[in-house]
Amino acid sequence: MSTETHGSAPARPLVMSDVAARAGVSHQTVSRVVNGHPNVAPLTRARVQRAIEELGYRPNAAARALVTGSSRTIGLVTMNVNQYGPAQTMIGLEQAARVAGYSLSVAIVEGAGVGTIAEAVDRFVGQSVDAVVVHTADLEAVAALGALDPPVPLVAVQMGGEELGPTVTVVQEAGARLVVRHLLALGHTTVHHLSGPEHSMESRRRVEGWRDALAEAGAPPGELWHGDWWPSSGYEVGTAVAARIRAGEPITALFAGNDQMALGLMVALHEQGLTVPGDVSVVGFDDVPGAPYFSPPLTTVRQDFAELGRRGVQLVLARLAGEDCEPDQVQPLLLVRRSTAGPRR
Amino acid sequence: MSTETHGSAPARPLVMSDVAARAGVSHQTVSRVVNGHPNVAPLTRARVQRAIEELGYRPNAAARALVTGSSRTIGLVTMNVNQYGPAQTMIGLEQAARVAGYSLSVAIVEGAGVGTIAEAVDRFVGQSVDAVVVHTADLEAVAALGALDPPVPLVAVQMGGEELGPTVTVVQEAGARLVVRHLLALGHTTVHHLSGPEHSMESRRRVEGWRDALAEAGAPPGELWHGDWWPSSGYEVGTAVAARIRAGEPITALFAGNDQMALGLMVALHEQGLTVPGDVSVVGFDDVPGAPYFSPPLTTVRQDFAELGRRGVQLVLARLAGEDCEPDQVQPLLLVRRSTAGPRR
DNA sequence: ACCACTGTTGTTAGCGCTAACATGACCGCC
DNA sequence: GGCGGTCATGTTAGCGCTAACAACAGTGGT
Repeated sequence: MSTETHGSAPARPLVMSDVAARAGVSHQTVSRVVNGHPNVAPLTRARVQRAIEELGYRPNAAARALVTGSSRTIGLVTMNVNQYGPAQTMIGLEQAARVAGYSLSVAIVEGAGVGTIAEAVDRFVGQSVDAVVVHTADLEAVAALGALDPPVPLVAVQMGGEELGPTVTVVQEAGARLVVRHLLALGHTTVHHLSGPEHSMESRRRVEGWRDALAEAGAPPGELWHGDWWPSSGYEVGTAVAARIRAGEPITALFAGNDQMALGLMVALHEQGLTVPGDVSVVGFDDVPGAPYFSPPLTTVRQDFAELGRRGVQLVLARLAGEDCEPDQVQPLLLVRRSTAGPRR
Repeated sequence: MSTETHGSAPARPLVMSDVAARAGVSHQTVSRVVNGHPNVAPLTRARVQRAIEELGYRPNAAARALVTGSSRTIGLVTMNVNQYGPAQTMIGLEQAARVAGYSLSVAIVEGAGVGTIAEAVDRFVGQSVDAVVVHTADLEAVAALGALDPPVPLVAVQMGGEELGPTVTVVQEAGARLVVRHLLALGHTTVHHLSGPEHSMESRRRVEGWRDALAEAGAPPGELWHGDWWPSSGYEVGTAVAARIRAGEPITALFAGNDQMALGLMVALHEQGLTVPGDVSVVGFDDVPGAPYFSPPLTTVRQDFAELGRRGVQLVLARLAGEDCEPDQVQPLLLVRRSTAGPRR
């Protein structure tokens, strides 16, 4: 009747020898069929496959892992998954892993404590994962990764940062440069920057790109603030900046470290009676799904987070295959929308 | 030198007998210490523990899983984790699982295809997870869950929906009721609703709550549209609605199925020259981190997603302990901000 | 007809661990 | 002093699977 269980009792320990008995072969032949070994007679293979289906047999992963030494699982250590970028990266990772026949075990750590990450990696090692991917933007965390040296491949998927060891990176500097050039080309004298937390490599790299692009263009250095990625920090800075603009300071271009902060920034600016981009141009970073619907639609830098995840898995597979693998990079893309314009003369 | 490896070679297969040899006991005694069995002499225990630390021994999870039949892993089938709610729920789940000594294996399915979910559950069963948690808002998906009958406990964590089997639910109707009452109390004649996708139970329940609350209050039924959760669908509806308002239709209160759609809605309204809440009040659902910084700050319903996840794990643990467990519910909370006001007379 | 070879199957051992039982040591008590 | 009882430990078996080897076809070349 049911498609699941042609045989008898469904939910009882069903092992390889049961299938073997039914197909009239040895358990080893069943193993060969299950694992797709070449040297099995087509007829036998068919018979075994039928027995497997009829019985609804599923190989025991633990037993297999024990004898092969591989659990076909990748451990992911991540954080801030309630933010768009990290979540999207995780999706990319999970899908690539699944396609490659691996399952994904996830540890979501809070804060970026080095110890916390080490602990999570350690748990994964205990779980016999085949590899660990650490997704972080934290400077210290990445630095500490080198010292970890777990018995399995460890690859870092990060938002900017040094390229020590196997690493996939979004080239943050390039994104920041894109922003500065765009704003300068519009006629702004300089660009000020509301960065993310100081210990975030991601922020730091963007700061570097921003500063360098400004210097290259011969523009005077802009002012730098630090936020915490959330809209509230953008709001605070925006309120302060608005006051200064109304007091006559020539601040016309603001580059926020992510879209959320840009949002807070713009709201504060509006509340203080300033218009975007009329009085001041604002640029974000990330291209979250809501960005085109901010008021005004936000000019921002798109990062392909999912691609980052996919490349992470590629790197893992390469390491697992014993290949040497070079650090990999993903390029960001500037999306010009309506929050930027030339400065009011 | 290193804190990790006092002994010799670090990254080689280190097994229980190695520890046993070093401590001068049998491997079984080591097993007893590792698993915290009571009947071990304190002195022996200490000796074994020291040996474990010196060697940096970690028990092999696969071997343990093979013999105990439990992998101490929970499988999570989820979707849309790039949205705030599902991501937050996952965080709650992961942390509760970790605290309980379980690790979390994640499958992120696309769309809500019943087959896709069944497949994911199946993969988890093959991985010998101890239990599966399915987090979905899809109607068909949940309906199909009952037919799945995997050999391990399966609990649903959902956003509204029937309470068949072990389930944790956010009471969506209650949230919608809160919204309608608030708007009606402000003096609006009726409330219109931009719901999520039709097959989403979450949406459906909110629709029910909205409709019931309206009926209870004797208000005329409002109009109903369906969006896809993203700002763009709110924007489209907003544009159409704005035109009708300007044509004289008395639409004054809009309830969006989530904050993102509310955002799109408000942007469209503004673009068409209408003010929120001056011309029309808008309410969202979820309380995403950016909501207080929308323009205007959004009145919305907070759902405690993380709590949902935590309860999900509780339910799993109860099932695993063989306890009977009743469906559990989490109550939502209305946050009144600045996107709602009385109608313009 | 024989041999070397390839292809198919079965047999055996063992992955690292825990559960169950077996063994002693030691205790107090009649 | 011997006897049931508890505790601390060791011994044995086996979880379900795969790898290595053994065994036996069949095949074609000489």
